[in-house]
Amino acid sequence: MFLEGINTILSDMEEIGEVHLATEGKQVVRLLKQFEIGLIISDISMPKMDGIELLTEIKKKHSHVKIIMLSMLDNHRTVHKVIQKGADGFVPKFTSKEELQKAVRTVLDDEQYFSELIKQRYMESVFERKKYKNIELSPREKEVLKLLGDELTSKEISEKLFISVNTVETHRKNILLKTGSKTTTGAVKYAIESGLFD
Amino acid sequence: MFLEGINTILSDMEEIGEVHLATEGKQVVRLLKQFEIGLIISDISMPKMDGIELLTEIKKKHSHVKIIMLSMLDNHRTVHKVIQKGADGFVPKFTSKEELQKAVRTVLDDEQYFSELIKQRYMESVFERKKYKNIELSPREKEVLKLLGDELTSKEISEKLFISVNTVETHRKNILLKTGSKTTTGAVKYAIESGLFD
DNA sequence: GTTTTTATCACTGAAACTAGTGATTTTATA
DNA sequence: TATAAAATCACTAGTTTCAGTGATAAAAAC
Repeated sequence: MFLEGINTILSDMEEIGEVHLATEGKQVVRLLKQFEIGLIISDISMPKMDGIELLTEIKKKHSHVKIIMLSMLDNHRTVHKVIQKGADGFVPKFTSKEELQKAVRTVLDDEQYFSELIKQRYMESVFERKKYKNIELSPREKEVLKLLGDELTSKEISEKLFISVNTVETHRKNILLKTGSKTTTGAVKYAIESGLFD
Repeated sequence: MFLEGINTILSDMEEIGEVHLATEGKQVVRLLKQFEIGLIISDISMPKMDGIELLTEIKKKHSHVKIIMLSMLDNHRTVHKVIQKGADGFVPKFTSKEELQKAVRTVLDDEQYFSELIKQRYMESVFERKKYKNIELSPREKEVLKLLGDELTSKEISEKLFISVNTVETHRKNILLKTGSKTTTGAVKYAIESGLFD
């Protein structure tokens, strides 16, 4: 249904030749081998191989192929990641026909196209990052996060640190807030990737 | 109470001079500066700075100081870590007076002392590691683990992958088993550190 | 062509985590 | 010394994870 919508929009454009549709990331990879493909428009969430993976794959093995990402405006870390991985365009999933066409034309013109909303998100992201990068986690929070990474539960941490479970939970909550994560796992991942554990 | 027990055991030994007691890792570091210390007997779990941290610190900045670790026989990854970090001895927390004394003598004699139980654990660890290192995670499990790392819940993953939540949970369970982790966080950490996500 | 692995599904109960709100006490810092 | 940041604690309610058990079908390996 959604794919068909895009198909229609693209078929309206003169500069577009053949259009191939795929529902999975792996399918796209297959199509890349079969056909001479110049531009890919991909959703971020797909089964088998998600958009980020596909993006990574493309930029690694088919660097000449352009790619425009579509997504819900989920979290700012995703936006950051997509931009860093070198997407050529980034547009919200439910944008206007006009904007999508504009994005396609711009990208085919060898320029990047990021929707205003996305840019806004990115600025927020950068802003927040700076905000939190500077404030960073407090010593105690780092301590707790490290223990969380060592697979301790809040209860165990509270016993180890001689503080109340409630306090640990508060720290955890603040850690999630500061790192922009939804789960402890995400926070620990963030900590590893940003070298917090070194 | 526990410290006193150790104190008594050590005081019984002729080759032991002065004994200092500490309840926190940081305290040990302080003692190291104040006194001429030759051997440390440390529990793995301590407040402020845990045994592993202390061990790391010692082997980095005071490499001539011997260190014997005490621990419950928790998980095999801990054992592995302690041995890798270069502890001179490793004895279960509730061992006999005789064994502790033997450990101390051996270590003071410039040899390593690992309790039989610990060795057994280590063999298991190596064995399991090999077993799982080779088998590694299945493609599907890797996929699930990656999504887990992206902060998705089992329910979300099941929707994304078009499979039942139960299946996702089974995968998660097997992932924990194979990686030897207790929590998803631990498994993701393991994955990052062993380059599984690259 | 069996055996093993992989992927799939189900159910339960306990433990742990997440989210939201509110508040007090230290400890830094401007 | 005000002001701000850090650390502490509490309570509720809903969601998710974890652990244990058991099972089937398809795919891969030997």
